[in-house]
Amino acid sequence: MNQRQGLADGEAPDKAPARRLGKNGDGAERHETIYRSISDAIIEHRLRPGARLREDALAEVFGISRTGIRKILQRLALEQLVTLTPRRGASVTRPTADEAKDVFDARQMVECGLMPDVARRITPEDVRELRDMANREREALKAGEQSRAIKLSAAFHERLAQLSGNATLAAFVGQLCSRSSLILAVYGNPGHLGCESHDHDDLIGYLEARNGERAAAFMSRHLKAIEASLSIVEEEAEAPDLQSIFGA
Amino acid sequence: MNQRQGLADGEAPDKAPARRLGKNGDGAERHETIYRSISDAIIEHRLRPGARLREDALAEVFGISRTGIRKILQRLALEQLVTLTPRRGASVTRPTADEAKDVFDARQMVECGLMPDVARRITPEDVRELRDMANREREALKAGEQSRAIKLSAAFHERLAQLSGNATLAAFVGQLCSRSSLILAVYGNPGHLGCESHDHDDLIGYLEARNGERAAAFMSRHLKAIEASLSIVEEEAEAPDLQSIFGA
DNA sequence: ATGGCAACCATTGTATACGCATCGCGGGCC
DNA sequence: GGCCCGCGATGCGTATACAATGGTTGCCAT
Repeated sequence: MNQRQGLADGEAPDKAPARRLGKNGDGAERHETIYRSISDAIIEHRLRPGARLREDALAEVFGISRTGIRKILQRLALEQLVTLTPRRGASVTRPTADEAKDVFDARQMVECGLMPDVARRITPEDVRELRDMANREREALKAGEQSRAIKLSAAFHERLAQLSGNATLAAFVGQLCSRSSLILAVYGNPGHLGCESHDHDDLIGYLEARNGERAAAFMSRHLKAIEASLSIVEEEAEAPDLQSIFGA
Repeated sequence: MNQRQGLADGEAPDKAPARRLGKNGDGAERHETIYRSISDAIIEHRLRPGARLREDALAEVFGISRTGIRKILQRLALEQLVTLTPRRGASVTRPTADEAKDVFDARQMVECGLMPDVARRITPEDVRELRDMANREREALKAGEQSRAIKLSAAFHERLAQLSGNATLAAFVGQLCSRSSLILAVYGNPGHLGCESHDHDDLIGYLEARNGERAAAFMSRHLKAIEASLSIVEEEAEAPDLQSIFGA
């Protein structure tokens, strides 16, 4: 929503100016921006699960051709944020209950397992940065900006994982957080956001004290609390079992 | 240079015309096959790290256009099997020492953490399947077919993770195993293959006895042994630090 | 002889054009 | 009046063409 540099307005005749603008920055960087725009929109629930993402609509909005959009869509699909059905196009993934369980189990294992490393390596600067993120999240929550709070919460968890020093696991946690955001969108109760506002601050305290054990235990409870707050009922919206509904 | 082995099944002659009209249904399946071909070639070390993968060469070999190849290449890039440099094309990833450490640390955490679940859920059929895989791996090793042994070993670890019931973590383990294969190709000592042949059998024994604890401990030792067998010396072929070499 | 420069070539990145499958709708038939 | 079939439209998948960039090589000047 920020990148519409001269997109739709009379682009047919004077394509040159738009082209010049676009390529001067850099093609790859441009794609990265667009990717982040869509990704953010999904994570912030501005695009709800199930929403269809038409290729040429996106292409027109962002002012690039369908080719680039497809590339981005495929990347999002590999990260499980969008679902690509063979000839039906792309849509925001609607996680199943099983997937939700898997994601939270995975977070349980990885994020908790990372806490000792984080506690060992964390620096005062890191602590300050984390506290800042937690503050901003709390403010967003207080201001009623759920979208922002959700994104900040995911960013907090991801940043935490990055502090472990293991880039591979950090990237994995990042994906899990994104998917968690989707899960919240589908199974979350309104008004009950995932992360309690003070939880993150408490966690920072344990890490600052270099108490990896307690941090891990706290993270475990934290994630369990989020998962427990979900109302996971398989909606089975796509295959309503008519037999069971109307009786045999 | 060395991708003549690209496709095993004899599809050379009538390929292009047949595929042109075969675009109807098997398109996705075909891409999946090609993806697997390239992926296997990398995992089996038939394509060594650093090997360049030219788009039109691949397109010609597999009888599809560059568009499809690009899609596959991007997928492989996201899985870290190939590296895409902006205008230099694709090449098989050459993992750095840091990445190698991250990957093995991640495997340590995830695979060991999964063992209790696997021990709890494993069935006699699963045991039989695993033993069969271990046998085939041992045979390949005995026959000197390192490529096959490496792939089978990775497949064993991935299948093991699948038995945990967590598809998300299983997929992650699959990626880690693929990357491990690359790491072995770069840092492995010749003649000293990653997994000892009897290790997998022992592991199956613990799992069959539903002893998740011992299985996890054994897996930990197993992975440590593999990692220890590597000779990780940063080759820094690309950016030799002349300053440190020739003194300041 | 060596170093710099410039033109060429190889290869990727992007856009556009085309073909086909699927979905929705209207009319005809039962 | 309801159901089925045919038709049109929409939208994806693939291929091809074009543009731009980086490497390479050959030539010239010093």
